[in-house]
Formats: sequence, C-alpha cells, structure tokens
Amino acid sequence: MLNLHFANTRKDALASACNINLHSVTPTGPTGEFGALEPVGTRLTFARDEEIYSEGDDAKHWHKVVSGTVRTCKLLADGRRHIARFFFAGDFLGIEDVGEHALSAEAITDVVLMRYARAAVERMAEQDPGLARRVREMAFKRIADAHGHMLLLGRKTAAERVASFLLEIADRGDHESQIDLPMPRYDIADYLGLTTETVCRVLSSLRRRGAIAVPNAQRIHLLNRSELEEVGGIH
Amino acid sequence: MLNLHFANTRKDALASACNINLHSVTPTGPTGEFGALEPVGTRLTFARDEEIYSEGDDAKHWHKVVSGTVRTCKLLADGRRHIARFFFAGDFLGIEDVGEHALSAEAITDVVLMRYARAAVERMAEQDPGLARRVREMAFKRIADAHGHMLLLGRKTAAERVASFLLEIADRGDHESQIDLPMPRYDIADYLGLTTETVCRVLSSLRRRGAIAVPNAQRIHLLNRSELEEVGGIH
DNA sequence: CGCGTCCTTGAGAGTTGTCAACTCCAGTGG
DNA sequence: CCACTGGAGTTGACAACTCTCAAGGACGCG
Repeated sequence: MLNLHFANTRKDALASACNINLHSVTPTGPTGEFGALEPVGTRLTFARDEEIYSEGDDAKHWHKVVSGTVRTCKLLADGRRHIARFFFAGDFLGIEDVGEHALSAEAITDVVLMRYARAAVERMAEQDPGLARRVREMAFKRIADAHGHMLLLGRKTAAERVASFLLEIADRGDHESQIDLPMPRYDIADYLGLTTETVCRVLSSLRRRGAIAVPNAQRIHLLNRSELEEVGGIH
Repeated sequence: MLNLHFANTRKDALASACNINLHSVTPTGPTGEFGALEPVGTRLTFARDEEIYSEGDDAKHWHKVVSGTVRTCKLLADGRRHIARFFFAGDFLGIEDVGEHALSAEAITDVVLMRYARAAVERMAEQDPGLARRVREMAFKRIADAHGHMLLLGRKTAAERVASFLLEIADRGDHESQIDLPMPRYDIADYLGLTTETVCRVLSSLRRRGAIAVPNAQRIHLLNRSELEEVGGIH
C-alpha cells in the first residue's frame, strides 16, 4: 500500500526562485469572467516540479493558471498521496482554502500564474454582487466535479477510472480526440487512486483493443470514443 | 463488483405523501448563520427511505435539515452507488446544484426539512453581501471536506476508512465518545467505497481490539480515541 | 553515447469483494 | 403474549482485482 513519490529535486538554476514580475496586466487577455480581477493580479513563474504553495501555508492568495499545468495534492503521514485536481490554462486554484491551504500545489510543467490577494478579491466581492455570484458558481462547479470524482474513486474499476480520465481530459482540452498528458503516469495514478503499473496496464489494454493510440507517453489519440464511454461506465 | 441496493419500498401510508405545512417559520429557532432565510422557508416532512429529490430533477430549492438524517447519492448504470455525504440537523443540502440536481437525496430516518426557493436565496444574496459571503464559505467548506474524502477513497485502507468515519461522525455529533448511527451498514459502505461485509469485519476487529464497544448496531462507544486516530491515519 | 527517469510488462501476494449461511431484532398478526 | 417473518448484521470460505516487487525498455538530456 505504500506509494512514495519523492519530489523531483532537479531544478533549473535560472528558474529555481519564483520570479515575480510586477506587471499588473497579463498579456494573454482577460481573466475569463473574472476580468475585474485583472488590475489586482501579479504575474509569477514556476519551474517544473516547483512547489507553488504547501499544505498548511496561509492561504493569502488565489492563483489563475496562465500557461502550463498544476496539480494540487494531499499527503498521508507515510507518504501516500492523492491528487485532487489538475489545473490547466484558465483554471483558478486555491479559491476554497479560507484560513490555510488544505492542499499543496505544484507545477507539473513550467508554469505562469497570476496571483490575486484573497483580501482584495473578498473586498471586491463585497462590492460587486456579480463577482460574488460567479465565485459561488465556480465553487458549486468544483463541488459537483468532486462528487463525480468520489464516485469514480469509491465505485469504479481501474479500467473505468482510466477511461473516465481520458474522456475528462479530452473534454477539458482543445482537441476532441487528441489529448496531451503533461503529467507523468504516477500523477495520473494518484489522481485515480491506482498505481502507476495499473494505469499502464489499462492503457496498454485499451491500446490493444483499438480504443486508443499512444504515439508517445505524453500523447494519446481517442480512436473509439463510444468504446471508451462504455468502458468508462456511462454514468 | 455489483452492489445493488434496492430502496426499501415499505412506506407508512400516513407519511407516504410529502406533507407540506405552510408555516413560514420553524419552531426550532434561527437557521444558524442564515437567519435571513427563515421567512422564505417552507416546512416539509419525509418518511424513512422516502426520496427528497432525484438526480436530474430541477434544482429549484435549497433544503435545511431540521431533524433526522439525509443521504445524498449518485448511481452508476448498473446500480453501484456512492453516498456523497450524510446530513444531520442544521446541515444544508443541494446548495451546489445549479441547473439540476447532480445527486439524489433520500431520508434515512423520518425527516423534517425547511425548503427555500433557490431564486429567492439568490435574490437575497445579490442584496446582502454578508449572506453571499456565508454561502461562499459554506461552499468552500464543502470542497475542503470533499478533498479529505477523496483522499480517504483513493488512498486509505478499509480499516483506516472505518476509523476515520467513526471519528468524523463523533466530531459532528453531540457526544464526544458515544455515537449514533442512524444509517444502515450498507450506507456506511457506500459512503466509504467498501462493502457491508468489510465494514462489519472492521468494526468487529476494532471491537476485539478494545477500541470501540457496540452495544447495538446503531450505537457505538469510542473507548480508545487515540487508537482510532492511529488506525485512521493521522491527518 | 551514457545516465537517469519514466514507462512497460511479468509473476506472485494480499486486501477486499463475492457468495453463502446463520443470527439478531423489530414489526406483525394470530 | 408469543410465534412468525423479513430485513439487517455478522462471520466464514473462496475468488479476484489490484498492488508489490522486479526487470527490462524507451526516451530525453548532458
């Protein structure tokens, strides 16, 4: 049952510090429906495998992913790990942590983030009912996602979990049937409550069945979506 | 892997309909921090095993539990079930369901609820930033709880899950070391991602180890909290 | 080109699920 | 009042899915 994943300690000397640029506006455009936040944000970059914040840190900020991929995770005392969610460009992280962070956040790839002071966001929400509503609705969406994931973790088989995962990533990505997996297999395993080996075996089995193609470890083509949906347990 | 739980179809003739009393104020006092909602609520009662709402129904209302216990659950096509949460007196349910309910809600015991029209709550939240903030914070709390439960489902052993469950219920209940389990074993199993048999076996094992006493199936005494915390995986 | 990390596959072990039998208890009806 | 009944709870024997441990292969980076 032990599942130790040691953080990769290799760090690029250039990027090992968190480079804070005081540009107050991101060049990538408005923050989705949260454009009002733009002026109060700070731009940050993190290198691959760098920690963005740690479980137990004061939750003074929200972050929005500008580019790259982030994971949030929780650890048990003996090192067993669970990944709560993957965050891609445009996703907000840390919104639910009120006093201190309940999860740690780590950069899976090199990452660019916008950082917003929680106090400032709260202040704006007190003034702007529309912003407050959008925050509520984002939180509601997260709860609904969590319910789906709990069903997956509590009741789905390994094959169903992996198939559901591929469909989820495909839905969140740009291409309908071609997906990019920036995270290693053990991250997928910790997200799905499995081991690396089991994830690999299921992927191989799906490949042999012709449901997917795996040109390289980071790229997967969905060849037969309906078969995946069948394996994934049409909810 | 099949885990069919057929709803108990026995219903008291007297209580089979949902009795709507048009009293607009509950006699049990203010709605926690949501006292402002009181005047817009309606009182309802449901009999044991009655459905309060179903997955897919329009989510037109919030509910607050006045007395009794409620479960919210999600089903897979073949009947496998997951219980997302148990709701006791004072708990709100359905807040996260925006368009339609993502889970169904069922009465575990006879239940009294207050029902609030979602539209009215939204309208009040637009006017009252304090209410909006309390709703946000309740949602954030639910997300944090869900993260803890996902860690349990994804990475804890059967013994750890049951021990964590006992501690959770004890913390949410009135007594520190005496807990009341209104739900049957298969509800606990579906909450923890286990089977009834495994839940029973772990409880028996904890009883033999002297960590708990089980005077009857619905009542459990925590005799050695620190041992439970150890088994439950501290943190 | 060599090293390290990640990925993949195999063999065997272990935890939990499945199936089955029995007990317990509450509610029911004689 | 008590036997009957059916669902829930408990326990045992066995099966199976997933994990563990191990080894080899692929790929990227220096």
